This record gives sequence, structure tokens and C-alpha cells, in this order.
Amino acid sequence: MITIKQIADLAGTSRGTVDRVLHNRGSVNPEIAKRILDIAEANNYRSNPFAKALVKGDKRHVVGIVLNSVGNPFFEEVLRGITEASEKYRKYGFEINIKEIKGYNEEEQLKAIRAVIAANPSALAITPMNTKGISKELSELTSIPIVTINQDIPLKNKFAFVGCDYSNSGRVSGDIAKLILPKGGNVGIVTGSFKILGHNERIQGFEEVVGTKDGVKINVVGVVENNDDDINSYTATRKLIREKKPDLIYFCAAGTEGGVKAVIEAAKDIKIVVVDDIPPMRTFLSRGSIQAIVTQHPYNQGAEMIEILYDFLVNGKKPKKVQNFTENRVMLPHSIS
Amino acid sequence: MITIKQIADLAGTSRGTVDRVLHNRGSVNPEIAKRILDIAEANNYRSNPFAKALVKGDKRHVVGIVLNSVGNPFFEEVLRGITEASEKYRKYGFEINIKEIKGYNEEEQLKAIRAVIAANPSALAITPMNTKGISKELSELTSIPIVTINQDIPLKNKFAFVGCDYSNSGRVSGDIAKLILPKGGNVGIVTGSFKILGHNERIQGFEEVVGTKDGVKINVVGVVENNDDDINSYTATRKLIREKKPDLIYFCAAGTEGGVKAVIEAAKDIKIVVVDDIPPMRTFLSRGSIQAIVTQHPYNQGAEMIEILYDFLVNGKKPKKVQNFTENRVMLPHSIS
DNA sequence: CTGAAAGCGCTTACAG
DNA sequence: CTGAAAGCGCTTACAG
Repeated sequence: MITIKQIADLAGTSRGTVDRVLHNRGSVNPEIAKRILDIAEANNYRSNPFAKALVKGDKRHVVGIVLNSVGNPFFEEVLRGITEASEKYRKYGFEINIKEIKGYNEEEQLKAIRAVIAANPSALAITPMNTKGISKELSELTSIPIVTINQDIPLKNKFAFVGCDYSNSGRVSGDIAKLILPKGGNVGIVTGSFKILGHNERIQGFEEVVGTKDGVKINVVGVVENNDDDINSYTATRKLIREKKPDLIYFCAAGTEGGVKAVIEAAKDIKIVVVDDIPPMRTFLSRGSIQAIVTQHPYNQGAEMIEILYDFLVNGKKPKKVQNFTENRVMLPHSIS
Repeated sequence: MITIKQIADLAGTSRGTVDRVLHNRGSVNPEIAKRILDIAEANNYRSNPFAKALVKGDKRHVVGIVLNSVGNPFFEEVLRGITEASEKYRKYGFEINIKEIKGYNEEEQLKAIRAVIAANPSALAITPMNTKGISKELSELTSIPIVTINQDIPLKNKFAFVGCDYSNSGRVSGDIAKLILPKGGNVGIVTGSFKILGHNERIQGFEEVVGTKDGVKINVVGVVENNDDDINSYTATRKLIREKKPDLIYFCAAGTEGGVKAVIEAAKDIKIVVVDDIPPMRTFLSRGSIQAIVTQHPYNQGAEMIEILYDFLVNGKKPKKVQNFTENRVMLPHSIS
């Protein structure tokens, strides 16, 4: 690899002049300029990015992260995506500083935010609680980009959101239901809570798809809540089966394990679609106890957040959209290899 | 950000000594060492990666790539994955040098390899033809890692392969067939060629899954070749429908468009699973003319190849396995958002 | 055990 | 229009 100094020597001039030509800053004798350009070309000159970064004072970056991941397998996957993606970039000064917390307590999340911010990060990524206090705290952080991950809240200064398109998740689950029930049938839905927007959007997406087509009728015969809890889920699902006789049950939130157990106990030919890619579901899937998982791919959410911030902080490229949805992935028994 | 010089000043010593302590090269008065460590810690010292890379003489890398992508939508997707993934790394001296060629002509591929190698790349990625000449040419390139992409050939000096697990693709398609035909039924298969390993592996994977379970019988009633050609596919599919009366057809190679048209014309309720994620298939999918696409995700193949080489060339990390399979992705109508 | 100096490859004033 | 010099933050001999 030829250097600026070598070019200067070959051209019988100085580094300053070579630099001027290479960056066409003008003020150079055209003849010398041509000589320099020819030499550079012939030797396939490329500037040394490290020297450039050094003299330009390129910053190292640390991304502050607040994640409600403690004891939550879903967010542990998000975390894996974050760590593995950022690992690649570490060599050139791109790091992460994660504060993991457990559950949802506003005071604790506020404390975590403050701790992370105190370390002076180049950006903040967070799974924010949707409360006034958090909203206020975040909206004051106007000097760095803020990325919400998996959970979203309104924020004027939001840089990006990375997470699930819940309506689409519901629609894809609807696709599966139609595949399984080509002649129509009854569907029961077990949701987490009617108060949670994402759950409702899933239901809506699902109904939209199964409802619209042809002469085939798929009826949603009942929707019950389980509060994301396995015991509740078990009870609610039993009741749903007894009273509504569904041909298929769509579990559009957590607490799937209890629900699936209720279905297995009932020993009827009831098909199941779930949203959680957690170990017990994988087991159920490969045994044929459930038919499909439609998962929001937590690993990718973590990795994509890192890519978005790297692209911006290092390459100066903003994401095309604020909303960045990861694919709703369809997992069948042999998707797991 | 504090620097080595500042630490030296604060500690009342020299840069050399600070360097020694920070890299524990020994030979430093323990008292001074402690002082230095304390200052570094207190000021959260991190070495400047650019200065380090400069003095260490970190190499810039160009990955030579030979791709049979001209006029091939599939490989254009691979190309997109390659370009976008490598774009991110360009800033720190990681580049690609692609030679695109059309079709499969050994001489031309040899020429492309030589051209790319002449530019002295740090690695070579290629969609190799499985011929003696190519094999010989590649096996002589022992000084750089070679990654085969999408197509694989035996090679002692192969660094990695990135591509499709064909058997798994067949198994996942089998999963879908079982979802669609819960009570069993007849399946016809349209393959490219009995001489192509990947196609045969798909068929085998498919049969393995639909054949093994319960009392439900899914019979593969016929397998026909279409030589990846739409016209052949149309004719062969018509014949298949007429003679074998399948409930479902599995297109496990290219030339799907002609085949699907034959099915539509037949106007029977025949379900379809295909492997090609190309624009006409997306249209068919959203119209309900076909039920699912099981695609090998060409974009990811390109991107993953770059990640593998970046990880090795820049971070010195070898891939865990030589065989790197991308996920066989299930696309249903609403997967496309 | 320690420090002064040179050098990695570039850019940036500055003087002429 | 041009060149000499300083400096970015680190590492590497070298001399003591």
C-alpha cells in the first residue's frame, strides 16, 4: 500500500501538495496535480482510515442501554442480539454500557436511566415504561439519539423504535389459521390483557385476515384474558374449550405454557398457534402439540438496534424510518434445525 | 477522554511508563504503577483504537468476490446483502471487489477468479462451478480464506460455505404440506433436475417429514422434472395434474411461474408450496394462488458471508462451523408487509 | 526501572 | 502555488 509520503517522493513534491490534489482543494499546478493523480492511480492509492480517524479526532462511542431483562427469557434474547452485534464493532471504539433491571418499577427505571446517562453515552437505547415520569425524563435528553426497543412510547425526540409490528403478527397468524382450517371453523383467542395495545392489535390483525375472504368462514368464538400468567392461562383456556369448542386457539401473548397444557389435557383435536418462541414452545412444536410459532425475533431486535446506532454514530446515516419492525417469523417444527 | 500523555503528566512520569503499566509489561515501580492505574481508572481511560491501529499497521482488507449474478434475480439479492453489509465497514478499511459474470461458463469463471486474485485480495468469496478446472484453480489459493456462497464444492482449503440447507428446506415444506393436508392427501412434486443434488435433498427432506407420522397418509404420487424452465414446467405440471390428481404440488426448484400457471388453469383446488422468493411468486402468494414460499433468503446469504469474513479478517475470529446455513424462511401472504 | 525520541499516515495551519 | 513543521494518540526500540 502506497502512502502520501511515497507519492510525494515519487512526484518530487511535498505531502501537503499531494493532500491538496487528492482532496481537490485547488491551488496546485495542474501539471504536478496530474503527475500526482497518475501515481496514485497506478499504485491504487487508498488513504489509511486509521490515520484519518486519528487526525480527525473520530470519537469512540458508548451506547447506554436500559433493559428490563433480568429473569426474562425474551429480553435475554434481545440482550444476546445486542451483545453479539456490538462485539463486532468494539475494535474501533464502539461499545455498549448496559444496565439491566428486573420487572417494571418506575423509580428503578428512572434510576437506571440516570446511572447510564451519568456515564455520558453517545446514545440511549431503552425498553421504556409508558409513564409520565419516564416520558419526562427521556424527553429532556435532547442531546443524544434515543432508541426505544420492543416497547414504545410517544416522544418528540425519539430517534427510532425497533420492535414488533403487532398487527402484522396477527395477520400472519391469521394466514396460518386459514391454512389449517381451509373449510373454516371456530377460533378461540387467549390474550394477555385487553388493556395492552399490542395484544389488541394482534387480535385485530388476526380477525382482519380470517374474516375477509371467500365463502370460507372462520369465526372467532371467544376471546379470554390470561394476564400473561400460566395458571390463569390454564384456567381460562379450559373454560374456553368447554364453552366455545374451538377448532383452533390463538395465543397472542405470554402465559402460553399453561394454556397449551389445558389444550393437551382436553385431548380434542384442537390446533394451536402461539407467539412466544420460548423453550417449552419449541418442545411442543417439535412434538406436534402446537402447529406454529409466530415470533417477533427478539435477537434481531437487539441486533438491529445496534446496527441503527452504529450506522448513525459512525457513518452518519439516519434510519429511513422511525418505526423499524422486525419480521414476524413463522416457525414450524423443522424451522428449528 | 483522557490520553496516555495526560495520564503521564498527572502521574509525573513518562508515556513509556504508562504504556508499560497499562499493558502490564512489567519493570515498573509498583508505587508508580498503582498511581497510574488509579488515574486511568478514575478517568475511565480507554485507548484510542485508531492510534493503536495506525501504529500496529492494521491492514485494510479487500474481499474479492466472483458472483454469477448477471441477469439472475436470486443472485442480485445475494449481491444486495453483500453490498449493504460491507458498506457499514468501509469506513475502517474493509472493502469488496466484485466481478459479476453471467451464466455458467468455466473459462469465464476462471478468468474472473484470476482477475479478482490479481488485485491481491485478503479473501475470496465465490459461487463456484463444480468442475475440475475451478476446483484446481481454487485449491491453489492457499494463502487466503475462500468462502463458497450458495453453491459449494469440495475443497481442502475451504474456509466456509454459506448457503441453503436443502434437506431442511424440504422438511419445512413438508411441515407446511402437513398443515394444509391434515387428513392426508396426494402430493405432486415438480423438481428442476434429478441430477442436481440440492433438488434431490429437498425432495428427500420433504418425503421424510410427510411420510413418517401417525395414521395420516400423505402420498407423493409423482415427481417430474422441469429443468428450471417455465415452459417445461408448464407442460410437466399439466401432465402431473392430469395423470396424478394431486391435492398439493411442491415446486422444489426454479421454473415455478410456468408451473403455477398450469395449476391456475386447471382450476381445481390444488394447493401450492414453492421455494422461490421472486416477484411473481409474491403476487401469487398475496392473491392466494399459492399457499407458501419456503425461501433460502439470498440477502442473508450475502450479508452473512461478509460478516464471516469481517469477523475473521478484522477480529481474528473463525466461524464456528465450515457449513453456515441460512434459515429456510416461511413466507405466508402477510409476511410481506 | 525509566524517559526521550522516533515513527505509524494523515491533516492543518503557517510562512513564503 | 508550495513546502516545512507540528500534531493526532499510541507503540517501539534505545540509552541510561
